[in-house]
Amino acid sequence: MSVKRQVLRAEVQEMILDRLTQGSWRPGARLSIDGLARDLDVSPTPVREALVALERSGLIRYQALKGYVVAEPLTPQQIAELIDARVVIETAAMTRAFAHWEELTADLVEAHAAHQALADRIAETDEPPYELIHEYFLADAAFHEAIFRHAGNRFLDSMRETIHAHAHRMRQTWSAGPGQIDSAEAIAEHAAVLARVQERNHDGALQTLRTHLEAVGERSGGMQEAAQE
Amino acid sequence: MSVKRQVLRAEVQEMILDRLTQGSWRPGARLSIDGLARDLDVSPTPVREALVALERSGLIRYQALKGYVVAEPLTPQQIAELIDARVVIETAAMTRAFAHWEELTADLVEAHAAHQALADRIAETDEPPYELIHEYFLADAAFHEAIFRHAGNRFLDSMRETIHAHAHRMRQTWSAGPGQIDSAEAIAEHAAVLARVQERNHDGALQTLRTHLEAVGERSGGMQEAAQE
DNA sequence: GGTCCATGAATCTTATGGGATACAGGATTC
DNA sequence: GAATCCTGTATCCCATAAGATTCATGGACC
Repeated sequence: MSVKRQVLRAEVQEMILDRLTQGSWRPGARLSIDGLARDLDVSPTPVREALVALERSGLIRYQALKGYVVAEPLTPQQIAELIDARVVIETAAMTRAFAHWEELTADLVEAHAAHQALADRIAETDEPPYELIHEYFLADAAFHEAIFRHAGNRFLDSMRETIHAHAHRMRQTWSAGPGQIDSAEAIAEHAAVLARVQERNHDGALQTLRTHLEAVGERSGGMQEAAQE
Repeated sequence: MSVKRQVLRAEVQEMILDRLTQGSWRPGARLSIDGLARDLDVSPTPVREALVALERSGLIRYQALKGYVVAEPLTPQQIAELIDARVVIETAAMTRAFAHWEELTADLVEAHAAHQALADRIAETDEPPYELIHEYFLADAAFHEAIFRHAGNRFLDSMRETIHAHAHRMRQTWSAGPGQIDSAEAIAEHAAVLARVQERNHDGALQTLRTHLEAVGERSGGMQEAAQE
């Protein structure tokens, strides 16, 4: 058992990332280095490093001599491009993951069960707390991650990570809006993908996966419009 | 005309990036924060920020409380995965770029001419200087960049950037080795891609592009073995 | 001879401080 | 009344300093 060797920078980064994904700050809000340092009771140095790292993830923007701000939500155009890019890499990952079909199937079944369980809990709750919603999104993402895990290509996987941060920016739009979480649709679409995988139907799996992603884009666009009103 | 608003961090990052791509440091070499600060005559603070950014690009590795080291060259397995990922995103970009076929063709013709000109200059020189080789690689990369420029998807393009840094690590392997630059093959393969594009032969363009990338991988693998001897 | 531990230099990590910049609000000028 | 200038505050940027960790060296001990 190795000792956890972490530095303050990592903790600070985690902390800020949490607040970003919780939506504690509105898009466009300024992230003051000194302010964050005071708030977290550390010096500005680790904060600066954490912000540089977060900037590269796309969640925040940086302007020289002015500071960092929370990235604006994705425009409909950007959402369309994001979905398009996801279709490209996720279908590619699916194709490669079929080489390890047994393990893929097992993992997807497990991930889908966890996803469904969380969806059920949310459906039973009138006003689901943030923690639950956060867990739900993680479970949703885990289903897609499983595909990449068996694709055996670390570069495709790193692209998935890049996409992941932006996918959050997409979700944030509708969390703010009046719309409900799309758990019913997402579960149904994941189930369809899983069914094709279990049948070892490669082309069908690609097709249902593509359909699912495009539906996510559609829903997101719709919710965004609703949120704007 | 706006004044150039840059900060030291950006300059430092550029400086270190230059040295990394020039191969001034061997893979595994330690990048001492204090040492770099002394060397560049700045304080450690901007150096730290630059290194965080470079770490996210994959060119250097970081270990808490130990420091940064130049990333090891890619293993044959990693090269294979890199090529595979490039095939995925570059063919996808090519398909999308065909929607703006006229502009794509014009840009590719221009990029290819520049690439060829540099290849000719290298062929005429007995021992091409680093600067020339660097320019050659940039011209080579510009050909591929042109495809993404017209694909109209910023996320695919950001994936290309991610790949770009690693592609450099791949090249570094053979620059160190005894092998010659593969300019003849690269030019011929690019020409084949360009020809299919000019014919507006979509499937042919994808096929020649895929063939080109796989050939790059083959040559890189071979050169790596040669360099190891 | 091998192992263990103390020691110190080099380095990383974080904190603190001073100079510079951006921005908002009010005064001044035309 | 509008544009310009000035000024104060908050903040950023970087340098310097102090504490913590790593690693290599060398001597003591078994």
